[in-house]
Formats: sequence, structure tokens, C-alpha cells
Amino acid sequence: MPPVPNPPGDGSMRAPTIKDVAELAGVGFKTVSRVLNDEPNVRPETRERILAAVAELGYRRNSIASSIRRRDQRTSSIGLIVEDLANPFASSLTRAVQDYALERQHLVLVGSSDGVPERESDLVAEFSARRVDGLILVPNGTDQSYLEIERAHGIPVVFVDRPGRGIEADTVISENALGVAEAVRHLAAFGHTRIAFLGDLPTIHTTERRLAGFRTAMAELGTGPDPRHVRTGLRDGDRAYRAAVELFGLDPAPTALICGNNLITIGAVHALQHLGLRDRVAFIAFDDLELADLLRPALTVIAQDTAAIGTSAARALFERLQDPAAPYRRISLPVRLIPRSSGEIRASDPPEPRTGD
Amino acid sequence: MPPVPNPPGDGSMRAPTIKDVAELAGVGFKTVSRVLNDEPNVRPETRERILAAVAELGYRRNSIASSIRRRDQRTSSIGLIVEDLANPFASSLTRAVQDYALERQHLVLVGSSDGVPERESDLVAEFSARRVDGLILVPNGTDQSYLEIERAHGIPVVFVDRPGRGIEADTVISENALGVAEAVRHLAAFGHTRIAFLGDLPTIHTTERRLAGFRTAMAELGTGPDPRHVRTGLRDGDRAYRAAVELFGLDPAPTALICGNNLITIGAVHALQHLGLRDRVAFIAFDDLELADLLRPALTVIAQDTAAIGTSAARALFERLQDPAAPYRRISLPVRLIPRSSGEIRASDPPEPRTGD
DNA sequence: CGGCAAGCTGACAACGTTGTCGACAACGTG
DNA sequence: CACGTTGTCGACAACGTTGTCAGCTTGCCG
Repeated sequence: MPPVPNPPGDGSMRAPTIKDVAELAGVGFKTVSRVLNDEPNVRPETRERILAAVAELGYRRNSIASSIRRRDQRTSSIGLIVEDLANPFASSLTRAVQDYALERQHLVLVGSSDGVPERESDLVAEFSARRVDGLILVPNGTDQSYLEIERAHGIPVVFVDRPGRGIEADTVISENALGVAEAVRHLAAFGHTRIAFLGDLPTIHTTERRLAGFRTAMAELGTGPDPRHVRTGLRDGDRAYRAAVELFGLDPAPTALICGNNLITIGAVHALQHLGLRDRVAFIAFDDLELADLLRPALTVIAQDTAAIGTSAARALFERLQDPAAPYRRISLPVRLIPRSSGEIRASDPPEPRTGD
Repeated sequence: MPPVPNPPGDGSMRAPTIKDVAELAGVGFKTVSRVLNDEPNVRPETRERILAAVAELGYRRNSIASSIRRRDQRTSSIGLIVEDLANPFASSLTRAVQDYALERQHLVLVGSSDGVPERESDLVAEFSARRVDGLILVPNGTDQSYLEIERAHGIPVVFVDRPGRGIEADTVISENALGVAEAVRHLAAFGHTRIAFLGDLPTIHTTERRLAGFRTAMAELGTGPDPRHVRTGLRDGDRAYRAAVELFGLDPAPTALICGNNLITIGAVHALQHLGLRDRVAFIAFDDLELADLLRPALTVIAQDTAAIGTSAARALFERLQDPAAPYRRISLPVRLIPRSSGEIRASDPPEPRTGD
């Protein structure tokens, strides 16, 4: 890695303004503004001269200066806050939001809250200071009422994946409960009754809904779940791994397992692998994963349509910008059970309880 | 999804300014500015009154107005352009850039170019119009010389994953050639000589480097690769799938396969799966994947340190902002071969050539 | 008590842009 | 030729903020 000797031997280090353009073209700077904004009443010849000057200087409109003067004060940018952009759920959501926004000439500022409420509100404050036109966020913690301030200042908010608390707003959410309930029935159809559930923090709305779907469907089966087979508070793959190992040390051990999100899935599959149970315990994961269909057995999943979630959220935001007075909407998006193998393992041959590890 | 009746019954729809704050506190607006910027020479009592007014109005500094007036004109935001944010390589890179930037009070505008040069330059133009303080980008196409304009206007550029063309700039790149060469030697140690390579467009720098490493190491083995065993131009998983299927219809078929990126890997593993060859053909993938260690056989990969790449790129950009005259640097980051199983399949039992499909 | 520095505060210009308005030329009409 | 209308263009104010500077109030020293 040899340093390249070539320093940036440029001159100005300062972007040209419309006044520079005007001077070069020999016109008043307001006329330049007219050309740049496609306003009428500029002689074609003058227009030409100005465009030539623009090209020569490499002028780029300063749209932040523009936005402070414009009537609507819009910055043509929106803010998006997810939990962790490196998570495939978040990144594909972000991609969808971006595409929708870009079609409408808007850029997207992105931030990761890591589930920490303070980071979330810090990011909101930063976005708000940049005067984003609107916010889309995956809310954390117990209170989003602070967002009333942003809204009162004309910055609408859309919640995605979970509803905000202490505030009413447009919200886009998957049908979490229905998805898990379907998974339970699917497993039941293969003879399972001892079905376990591993979930994230119970305070997170998605965990709560998925667990609710689990309990509802388990109740339909008769006895409901064995309380020891329901574990929550699993913030990461490691904790999920340990919880899964414990699960299969129980007597009776579950014969089927449902995991509440993709991090938990990864931890749990590792655990099943370690215990040599991957072919014997039925397994259904919430959230699809890139290689899920290549595992042996291939993972049966409850897939969210992340692109549709992002697009819906973005659409809701732009509609809200157009009509701030419309009633708030709660948009539910279906999830889809994709049977691949792991969810179709029969309960006929239950693993004998293990003695420990 | 019932519409919630509650309309946003707020009043102003306009964010308060320092003048509003000043009026409420009964001071001149410049004094408010002083307090907000922690400038000296404000009586503690006055300061209190102003902070109270700020809190009461929910005032948030308009940092875009601030940035047009500030001496350095900095917006405290940077732009990042990746190929596809939904790709795990891009999203984890983005996450790292974001974290580095956020620690320095900067926000990140993100865009996906999809590998289309025009989209890339459009995004650059948009970012430039927003007056980002700097740009980090994964360049596409054959020419980035248009970025000289941005740089002349004081917006530095850092290339990541690939060098820009037609322009010199700070660049952060993985040691692609070394990684693939190591993979070839690894396979050779398990008896392979008929090793195939599947790559993306040969015009992409990473493809070119990885292929170069492949050819170098193959040459060391003696004969060099069978030309029919080297396929490039595979833009997506589907094409990679078809190429892989064709590969194993050849006589002699390769006994080992190296894939040039994660999309190709997914296509190729599907192909091996379809052909029933996953346990017989040795396989090494460039780029790690989330579930790679859970496949059977687990995927041996050449892993890039995506977080380190993102952090290095961000660091390079901030250092460039501090010292625009420093010589350009080219930063190489090591890759790591992670043996898991698929790369350690011996060549002793080669699959008989297939008759076709 | 006069003088002077230091602390505090506000009036005003300026950033790069858009909005408003008026000046001026060209044109058509009576 | 007088007049209004239309098209073209620039001077100027304004957006919300920071930079500059001058003015006022203190407190301290002689």
C-alpha cells in the first residue's frame, strides 16, 4: 500500500454559487435561479448562455440553501431508523424505502438504534435538526410520545414493524400472531403437541404478538404449551443457543421448536446441530434467511415480505405528507409459511430425553 | 386495519426559530444563538431563561440553516453509495460507516447504485446538492473522473471495495487476489487440480483481482486452469446456477469450485444441490454468509472483514477532511480463509462425468 | 469619584437561495 | 402615435442561522 504522491492540487475548494454563474454568463443572479428552476420568461438565448456557464463551472445547486428559502421548507429527505442495519430484515426494508423515496426525488438518512431508546431519540433529534420531511422508524422502549413535538413542527412519523407507544400514528406491521398460529397448526398436523417457543424481549411488540399467536393456537390444541417450553428475553444468538440446549435437556423435551426472529433462529439451529437433533426436532423460524433453503433439512420459515413492508411504510409517509389531516392508518401485511423440510418432521419418533452435556 | 379517527389536531405546523425562543425569553435572538453554541459571555441567569424557553417550545436547531452560514459550510453529513444495500456485504459495510460517522456527530445518506453508472452519478449529484461533507462509494462502470468536480468543490471522495477509474483517491480494498490464491492452494493440498472459478463481470475490479489470484495460484500448480472451467459475467444467482450446471456436464468436470461473490455462491450451491454433488465437489466461497457454517457440508469461505472495510473507509474520509493535502492512500485489508468442511473434500473420489440434464 | 477593562447583549450583515415587485423593451391595437 | 399588454430581466427582501461589531453595564483600580 504505497502512498500515491499526487496531492489534490486543485484551486478553489469552494463550490460555485449562482452569483458566480451569473457573472460568467453576464446576467443577474435571479435569472440564473429562473433557469435552474424551469421558470418561464427567459429568452432561449439567455438560457443557453447560462446553461453553458453552469456546465463550465460545474455548478451544483445548493439545495440546502434552497430549502431554507422555499415556501414549503421541504428538504426532500427522509429519516429512517432501524434497530440494526446489518440485520437482513432491516437492510432489505431500508432498500425498499430507499427505492420508493428515490423515485420521488427524496434521499434517505439512515440510523441504527440498536434497540436503545436513547440512541433512537438522539437520532430523531439529529434528523429533526436536518429538517427531514418525515420519519420512518422501528420504535424501541416504552414511549414515543416525544415524537409529538416533531409532528407539531410538521414532521410526520410512520412506525414500522411495531407500533409506537404513547402516540398515535400511521403504522405498518406484519401479521405476527397469525403467522405463528399457522406455524403451530402446521406442526400439529405433523403430530406435534410439545411445541416450544423462543422469543426476544417480551416487551417488544413483535415478540408479544408472536407469543400471543403461539398461545392462542396452542390453546386450540387442548392443553396449551408447557410453561417450561416458552422462553423469552433472548436478545442474541448466544442466549438463544443456551436456551435451546436447556430446552432439550428437559423431560419431557419438546418435539418441535418455533423461533421468534432470525438471530434466535441462528442460535437455535446451532444448538440443534450441537445436540445432533436437526433431523429429529421439527423447526419453524420466523423470518426467512438467505441460505435457509440449502440447510439439511431446509428451514421451514414464516417469511415477512420485507420489501412490501418498506414500500408500504414509505407510501404511508408520502401520503401523510400530502394530506396531514387524514385519519391515521394501521396497515397489516400478511406473512407466508414456506414449508421446506424442517417443519415437516413428524413427531412419531421423539428423541429420548438427554442426560445432559 | 380500522382507520384511527384521531387527526393530528396540532396548531402551528411550523418549527420554532431562535427568534421565537428569543421573544419568549425576552432577549435578543443573537443571545439565543450564543447559548445554543456554548459561546461565552452569557449571564447564567439569562442562559437559564433561554434554556427554559427552548424546552417549552421544543425548539430544535435548524442545522441546515446553520450550515449555510457557518464558516466551514460543513453539514455534518456524508454520503455513501453501495451497489445494493440489501446485500449483506453492503449492509454490514454501511453499518460500520454509520457507527464511525455517528461517533463524530455525522449522519449518513445512503444510496444503492445497482451497479448502474448513471444511477451512481445521479446519486452523487443529489448528495453533492445536499452538500455532504464527503463521499464514500463503491464505484461502477469505467469512469469516475466526474468526481474531480466534487473534489474541486471541497467534497473529498473515498473508494471502497474497488478503485475508481480515471481519478486518484483514497481507496480501501480487500486483498482479493491473495485470498483466492490461498483458496486454490488450500484445495490443491486436498489433491485438487481441476479447479473451477465462477465470477461476476470481468470488468469489475474485484472479479479481475480474484481471477488474477486464481490464475497465479493455478499456474503455480503446473498446468494452469482448464479454460472451460473459468466462467465470468455471472451477474446474479440464476446465471451462476446455470453456469455451474454446465460446468459439471463437462468431461473432465472440475473436482473443486471457487465462487467469486455471495450471489454466485448461492446460485452455485443450489446447482450442486440439484446435481447431488454437494458432498463430492470441494467448494470455497468468497464472502462469508450468515448460515454458511450450518450447511452440510459447512461452507469453507474466504471472509472479508466488512466491518473493518467500512471503518477504514470512514476513517480515511475523516482524515482526508482534516488534511486535504495529504498524499492519497491505498489501504489493503487482509481476507481470511475459514475452513469449515466444503473446502476440505478430497479429490480422491471424483464424480463421474454426467451425461447431461 | 473618574477611568478603564471585562463581561454581557443586541443590531446588523452575511450565507446561497427563492419570492416579490418594478423597470424596461417589444409588440399589437385603436 | 398613444396606449396597454406581454415578455424579459434585475434589484431587493427574506429564510434561519452565525459572524462582526459597537454599546451598555459592571466592577476594579487609582
